[in-house]
Amino acid sequence: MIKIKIEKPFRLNDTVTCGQIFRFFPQDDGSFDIIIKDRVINVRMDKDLLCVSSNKEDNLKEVVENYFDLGNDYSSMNDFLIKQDDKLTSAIEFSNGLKMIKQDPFETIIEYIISANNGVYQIANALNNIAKKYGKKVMFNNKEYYLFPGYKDLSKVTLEDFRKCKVGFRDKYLKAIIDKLNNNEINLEEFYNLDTKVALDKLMENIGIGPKVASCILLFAYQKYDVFPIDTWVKKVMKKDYEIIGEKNIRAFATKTYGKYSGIAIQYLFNYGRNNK
DNA sequence: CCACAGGACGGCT
DNA sequence: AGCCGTCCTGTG
Repeated sequence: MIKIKIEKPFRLNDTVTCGQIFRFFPQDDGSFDIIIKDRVINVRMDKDLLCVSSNKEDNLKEVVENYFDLGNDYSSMNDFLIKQDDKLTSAIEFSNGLKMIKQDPFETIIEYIISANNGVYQIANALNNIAKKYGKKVMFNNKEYYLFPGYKDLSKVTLEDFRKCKVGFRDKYLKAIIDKLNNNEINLEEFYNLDTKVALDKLMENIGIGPKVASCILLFAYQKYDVFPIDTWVKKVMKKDYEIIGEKNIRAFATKTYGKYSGIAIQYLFNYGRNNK
Protein backbone atom coordinates (compact mmCIF):
# COMPACT_ATOMS: atom_id res chain seq x y z
CA MET A 1 0.00 0.00 0.00
CA ILE A 2 1.31 3.44 -0.94
CA LYS A 3 -0.06 6.86 -0.17
CA ILE A 4 0.33 9.72 -2.64
CA LYS A 5 -0.08 13.26 -1.37
CA ILE A 6 -2.44 15.14 -3.69
CA GLU A 7 -1.11 18.64 -4.33
CA LYS A 8 -3.35 19.73 -7.21
CA PRO A 9 -7.14 19.38 -7.46
CA PHE A 10 -8.10 15.74 -8.05
CA ARG A 11 -11.52 14.12 -7.99
CA LEU A 12 -11.01 10.41 -8.03
CA ASN A 13 -14.64 9.42 -8.17
CA ASP A 14 -15.65 11.56 -11.14
CA THR A 15 -12.42 10.81 -12.98
CA VAL A 16 -13.05 7.07 -12.77
CA THR A 17 -16.80 7.08 -13.44
CA CYS A 18 -17.28 9.83 -16.04
CA GLY A 19 -17.03 7.51 -19.02
CA GLN A 20 -13.35 7.54 -19.88
CA ILE A 21 -12.73 3.96 -18.82
CA PHE A 22 -14.87 0.84 -18.81
CA ARG A 23 -12.95 -1.71 -16.77
CA PHE A 24 -13.28 -0.43 -13.22
CA PHE A 25 -15.01 -2.17 -10.35
CA PRO A 26 -16.55 -0.17 -7.48
CA GLN A 27 -16.02 -1.81 -4.10
CA ASP A 28 -18.31 -1.82 -1.08
CA ASP A 29 -16.03 0.53 0.86
CA GLY A 30 -16.21 3.19 -1.85
CA SER A 31 -12.84 2.38 -3.37
CA PHE A 32 -12.27 1.19 -6.94
CA ASP A 33 -10.47 -1.80 -8.36
CA ILE A 34 -9.09 -0.78 -11.74
CA ILE A 35 -7.21 -2.83 -14.29
CA ILE A 36 -4.29 -0.87 -15.69
CA LYS A 37 -2.39 -2.61 -18.45
CA ASP A 38 -0.28 -5.18 -16.58
CA ARG A 39 -1.68 -4.87 -13.05
CA VAL A 40 -4.78 -4.45 -10.91
CA ILE A 41 -4.93 -1.57 -8.46
CA ASN A 42 -7.26 -0.57 -5.67
CA VAL A 43 -7.62 3.19 -5.13
CA ARG A 44 -9.37 5.42 -2.66
CA MET A 45 -9.05 8.94 -1.32
CA ASP A 46 -8.33 9.54 2.33
CA LYS A 47 -8.49 13.33 2.79
CA ASP A 48 -5.59 14.61 0.68
CA LEU A 49 -4.00 11.20 0.28
CA LEU A 50 -4.54 8.85 -2.62
CA CYS A 51 -4.20 5.34 -1.19
CA VAL A 52 -3.20 2.70 -3.69
CA SER A 53 -2.56 -1.02 -3.40
CA SER A 54 -1.80 -3.43 -6.21
CA ASN A 55 -0.87 -6.99 -7.02
CA LYS A 56 2.30 -5.48 -8.51
CA GLU A 57 4.03 -2.94 -6.33
CA ASP A 58 6.99 -2.00 -8.52
CA ASN A 59 6.86 1.53 -9.94
CA LEU A 60 3.35 1.77 -8.54
CA LYS A 61 3.63 5.45 -7.62
CA GLU A 62 4.90 6.41 -11.07
CA VAL A 63 2.29 4.30 -12.85
CA VAL A 64 -0.58 5.77 -10.84
CA GLU A 65 0.65 9.37 -11.08
CA ASN A 66 0.97 8.99 -14.82
CA TYR A 67 -2.35 7.18 -15.27
CA PHE A 68 -4.35 9.85 -13.43
CA ASP A 69 -2.24 12.70 -14.84
CA LEU A 70 -1.57 13.94 -11.32
CA GLY A 71 1.48 15.98 -12.33
CA ASN A 72 -0.48 18.40 -14.49
CA ASP A 73 -2.24 21.45 -13.18
CA TYR A 74 -5.47 22.06 -15.13
CA SER A 75 -6.11 25.56 -13.80
CA SER A 76 -4.81 27.44 -16.84
CA MET A 77 -6.89 25.23 -19.15
CA ASN A 78 -9.91 25.88 -16.95
CA ASP A 79 -9.32 29.64 -17.00
CA PHE A 80 -9.01 29.55 -20.78
CA LEU A 81 -12.28 27.62 -21.20
CA ILE A 82 -14.25 29.88 -18.85
CA LYS A 83 -12.96 32.95 -20.63
CA GLN A 84 -14.11 31.48 -23.95
CA ASP A 85 -17.53 30.31 -22.74
CA ASP A 86 -18.94 31.52 -19.44
CA LYS A 87 -21.66 28.87 -19.66
CA LEU A 88 -18.92 26.43 -18.67
CA THR A 89 -18.22 28.18 -15.37
CA SER A 90 -20.56 26.11 -13.22
CA ALA A 91 -19.59 22.88 -15.00
CA ILE A 92 -15.92 23.53 -14.35
CA GLU A 93 -16.43 24.56 -10.74
CA PHE A 94 -18.47 21.43 -10.23
CA SER A 95 -15.86 19.20 -11.91
CA ASN A 96 -12.69 20.83 -10.68
CA GLY A 97 -10.16 18.03 -10.24
CA LEU A 98 -11.51 15.87 -13.05
CA LYS A 99 -8.47 14.44 -14.79
CA MET A 100 -7.88 13.01 -18.24
CA ILE A 101 -6.82 9.42 -17.74
CA LYS A 102 -3.88 8.23 -19.83
CA GLN A 103 -4.91 4.88 -21.24
CA ASP A 104 -3.15 2.15 -23.15
CA PRO A 105 -3.49 2.83 -26.91
CA PHE A 106 -4.34 -0.70 -28.03
CA GLU A 107 -6.96 -1.25 -25.35
CA THR A 108 -8.43 2.18 -26.10
CA ILE A 109 -8.74 1.38 -29.79
CA ILE A 110 -10.57 -1.86 -29.07
CA GLU A 111 -12.76 -0.20 -26.43
CA TYR A 112 -13.96 2.52 -28.73
CA ILE A 113 -14.43 0.36 -31.81
CA ILE A 114 -16.76 -1.70 -29.62
CA SER A 115 -18.42 1.48 -28.37
CA ALA A 116 -19.86 2.28 -31.79
CA ASN A 117 -23.65 2.12 -31.71
CA ASN A 118 -23.47 0.45 -28.32
CA GLY A 119 -24.34 1.07 -24.67
CA VAL A 120 -21.94 1.45 -21.74
CA TYR A 121 -23.04 -1.78 -20.10
CA GLN A 122 -22.63 -3.82 -23.30
CA ILE A 123 -19.23 -2.27 -24.00
CA ALA A 124 -17.90 -3.17 -20.55
CA ASN A 125 -19.40 -6.63 -20.86
CA ALA A 126 -17.75 -7.32 -24.22
CA LEU A 127 -14.37 -6.04 -22.99
CA ASN A 128 -14.55 -8.21 -19.90
CA ASN A 129 -15.51 -11.21 -22.02
CA ILE A 130 -12.47 -10.67 -24.24
CA ALA A 131 -10.19 -10.22 -21.24
CA LYS A 132 -11.54 -13.30 -19.51
CA LYS A 133 -11.02 -15.44 -22.57
CA TYR A 134 -7.68 -14.14 -23.84
CA GLY A 135 -6.12 -12.10 -21.03
CA LYS A 136 -3.90 -13.12 -18.16
CA LYS A 137 -5.67 -14.02 -14.94
CA VAL A 138 -4.69 -12.07 -11.84
CA MET A 139 -5.77 -12.76 -8.28
CA PHE A 140 -6.15 -9.59 -6.22
CA ASN A 141 -7.67 -9.48 -2.72
CA ASN A 142 -9.15 -12.91 -3.37
CA LYS A 143 -10.89 -11.70 -6.49
CA GLU A 144 -10.33 -12.90 -10.02
CA TYR A 145 -9.38 -10.29 -12.60
CA TYR A 146 -8.15 -10.49 -16.17
CA LEU A 147 -5.65 -8.17 -17.80
CA PHE A 148 -6.61 -6.90 -21.22
CA PRO A 149 -4.81 -8.95 -23.88
CA GLY A 150 -2.40 -7.40 -26.37
CA TYR A 151 -2.87 -7.68 -30.13
CA LYS A 152 -0.42 -10.59 -30.29
CA ASP A 153 -2.63 -12.51 -27.86
CA LEU A 154 -5.58 -11.86 -30.16
CA SER A 155 -3.94 -12.67 -33.48
CA LYS A 156 -5.65 -16.05 -33.87
CA VAL A 157 -9.07 -15.02 -32.63
CA THR A 158 -11.77 -15.60 -35.25
CA LEU A 159 -14.87 -13.59 -36.07
CA GLU A 160 -17.00 -16.25 -34.39
CA ASP A 161 -14.85 -16.05 -31.25
CA PHE A 162 -15.37 -12.30 -31.10
CA ARG A 163 -19.10 -12.74 -31.58
CA LYS A 164 -19.17 -15.04 -28.61
CA CYS A 165 -17.72 -12.16 -26.59
CA LYS A 166 -20.81 -10.13 -27.58
CA VAL A 167 -19.11 -7.56 -29.79
CA GLY A 168 -21.81 -8.02 -32.45
CA PHE A 169 -21.23 -6.71 -35.96
CA ARG A 170 -17.96 -5.08 -34.83
CA ASP A 171 -16.20 -8.46 -34.99
CA LYS A 172 -14.77 -7.77 -38.44
CA TYR A 173 -13.56 -4.33 -37.37
CA LEU A 174 -11.61 -5.81 -34.47
CA LYS A 175 -10.10 -8.54 -36.60
CA ALA A 176 -9.06 -6.08 -39.31
CA ILE A 177 -7.11 -3.78 -37.00
CA ILE A 178 -5.59 -6.63 -34.99
CA ASP A 179 -4.31 -8.19 -38.24
CA LYS A 180 -2.84 -4.88 -39.31
CA LEU A 181 -1.09 -4.45 -35.97
CA ASN A 182 0.36 -7.95 -36.13
CA ASN A 183 1.60 -7.27 -39.67
CA ASN A 184 3.27 -4.06 -38.47
CA GLU A 185 1.10 -1.99 -40.78
CA ILE A 186 0.23 0.33 -37.90
CA ASN A 187 2.64 1.84 -35.41
CA LEU A 188 0.77 2.73 -32.24
CA GLU A 189 3.62 4.93 -31.00
CA GLU A 190 3.61 7.33 -33.93
CA PHE A 191 0.21 8.79 -33.04
CA TYR A 192 1.72 10.54 -30.02
CA ASN A 193 3.72 12.77 -32.33
CA LEU A 194 1.29 13.29 -35.19
CA ASP A 195 -0.71 16.44 -35.67
CA THR A 196 -4.33 15.84 -34.60
CA LYS A 197 -5.83 16.26 -38.05
CA VAL A 198 -3.32 13.83 -39.59
CA ALA A 199 -3.80 11.36 -36.75
CA LEU A 200 -7.60 11.47 -37.12
CA ASP A 201 -7.40 10.75 -40.84
CA LYS A 202 -4.92 7.95 -40.29
CA LEU A 203 -7.09 6.30 -37.63
CA MET A 204 -10.17 6.62 -39.83
CA GLU A 205 -8.47 4.64 -42.59
CA ASN A 206 -9.38 1.65 -40.46
CA ILE A 207 -12.78 0.09 -40.93
CA GLY A 208 -14.95 0.63 -37.87
CA ILE A 209 -13.22 3.85 -36.86
CA GLY A 210 -15.17 6.99 -37.74
CA PRO A 211 -14.89 10.57 -36.43
CA LYS A 212 -16.28 9.86 -32.95
CA VAL A 213 -14.24 6.73 -32.29
CA ALA A 214 -11.04 8.28 -33.67
CA SER A 215 -11.55 11.37 -31.50
CA CYS A 216 -12.01 9.27 -28.38
CA ILE A 217 -8.87 7.28 -29.10
CA LEU A 218 -6.81 10.46 -29.53
CA LEU A 219 -8.31 12.03 -26.43
CA PHE A 220 -8.03 9.12 -24.01
CA ALA A 221 -4.89 7.36 -25.23
CA TYR A 222 -2.82 10.09 -26.83
CA GLN A 223 -3.69 13.23 -24.85
CA LYS A 224 -4.83 15.15 -27.92
CA TYR A 225 -7.10 17.65 -26.19
CA ASP A 226 -8.15 19.48 -29.36
CA VAL A 227 -10.54 16.75 -30.54
CA PHE A 228 -14.29 16.99 -30.08
CA PRO A 229 -16.04 13.60 -30.01
CA ILE A 230 -19.64 14.22 -31.02
CA ASP A 231 -22.12 11.63 -29.80
CA THR A 232 -25.88 11.80 -29.32
CA TRP A 233 -25.43 13.24 -25.85
CA VAL A 234 -23.32 16.13 -27.14
CA LYS A 235 -25.85 16.76 -29.89
CA LYS A 236 -28.62 17.04 -27.29
CA VAL A 237 -26.66 19.47 -25.12
CA MET A 238 -25.65 21.59 -28.08
CA LYS A 239 -29.25 21.81 -29.23
CA LYS A 240 -30.72 22.50 -25.82
CA ASP A 241 -28.16 24.84 -24.24
CA TYR A 242 -26.51 26.38 -27.30
CA GLU A 243 -29.18 26.08 -30.01
CA ILE A 244 -26.68 24.55 -32.40
CA ILE A 245 -27.85 21.70 -34.60
CA GLY A 246 -25.86 19.39 -36.90
CA GLU A 247 -22.40 17.87 -36.61
CA LYS A 248 -20.82 20.39 -38.92
CA ASN A 249 -22.12 23.36 -36.95
CA ILE A 250 -21.21 21.77 -33.63
CA ARG A 251 -17.68 21.11 -34.79
CA ALA A 252 -17.28 24.67 -36.06
CA PHE A 253 -18.54 26.05 -32.75
CA ALA A 254 -16.26 23.82 -30.68
CA THR A 255 -13.18 24.63 -32.74
CA LYS A 256 -13.85 28.35 -32.54
CA THR A 257 -14.81 28.42 -28.86
CA TYR A 258 -12.85 25.70 -27.12
CA GLY A 259 -9.98 25.30 -29.59
CA LYS A 260 -7.08 23.27 -28.30
CA TYR A 261 -9.01 22.24 -25.18
CA SER A 262 -12.23 21.06 -26.89
CA GLY A 263 -11.90 17.54 -25.53
CA ILE A 264 -11.57 18.78 -21.96
CA ALA A 265 -14.63 20.98 -22.38
CA ILE A 266 -16.67 17.92 -23.37
CA GLN A 267 -15.57 16.06 -20.26
CA TYR A 268 -16.66 18.94 -18.03
CA LEU A 269 -19.99 19.30 -19.83
CA PHE A 270 -20.65 15.59 -19.61
CA ASN A 271 -19.66 15.21 -15.98
CA TYR A 272 -21.77 18.19 -14.98
CA GLY A 273 -24.70 17.09 -17.13
CA ARG A 274 -24.90 13.55 -15.87
CA ASN A 275 -24.83 14.69 -12.22
CA ASN A 276 -27.37 17.48 -12.66
CA LYS A 277 -30.28 16.12 -14.63
C1' DC B 1 -43.70 -8.61 -29.91
C1' DC B 2 -42.34 -4.09 -30.90
C1' DA B 3 -39.79 0.37 -30.31
C1' DC B 4 -35.73 2.35 -29.22
C1' DA B 5 -30.76 3.57 -28.20
C1' DG B 6 -26.12 3.81 -29.81
C1' DG B 7 -21.81 5.22 -34.64
C1' DA B 8 -20.01 3.69 -38.97
C1' DC B 9 -20.55 1.93 -43.45
C1' DG B 10 -22.13 1.60 -48.04
C1' DG B 11 -25.24 2.44 -51.56
C1' DC B 12 -28.02 5.77 -53.29
C1' DT B 13 -28.99 10.27 -55.20
C1' DA C 1 -21.63 16.49 -50.85
C1' DG C 2 -25.91 14.61 -47.88
C1' DC C 3 -29.50 11.14 -46.72
C1' DC C 4 -30.86 6.70 -45.04
C1' DG C 5 -31.19 1.61 -44.35
C1' DT C 6 -28.50 -1.76 -42.07
C1' DC C 7 -25.51 -3.90 -38.67
C1' DC C 8 -26.09 -6.39 -32.96
C1' DT C 9 -27.44 -6.48 -28.27
C1' DG C 10 -29.95 -5.17 -24.43
C1' DT C 11 -33.69 -2.56 -22.17
C1' DG C 12 -38.44 -0.69 -21.41
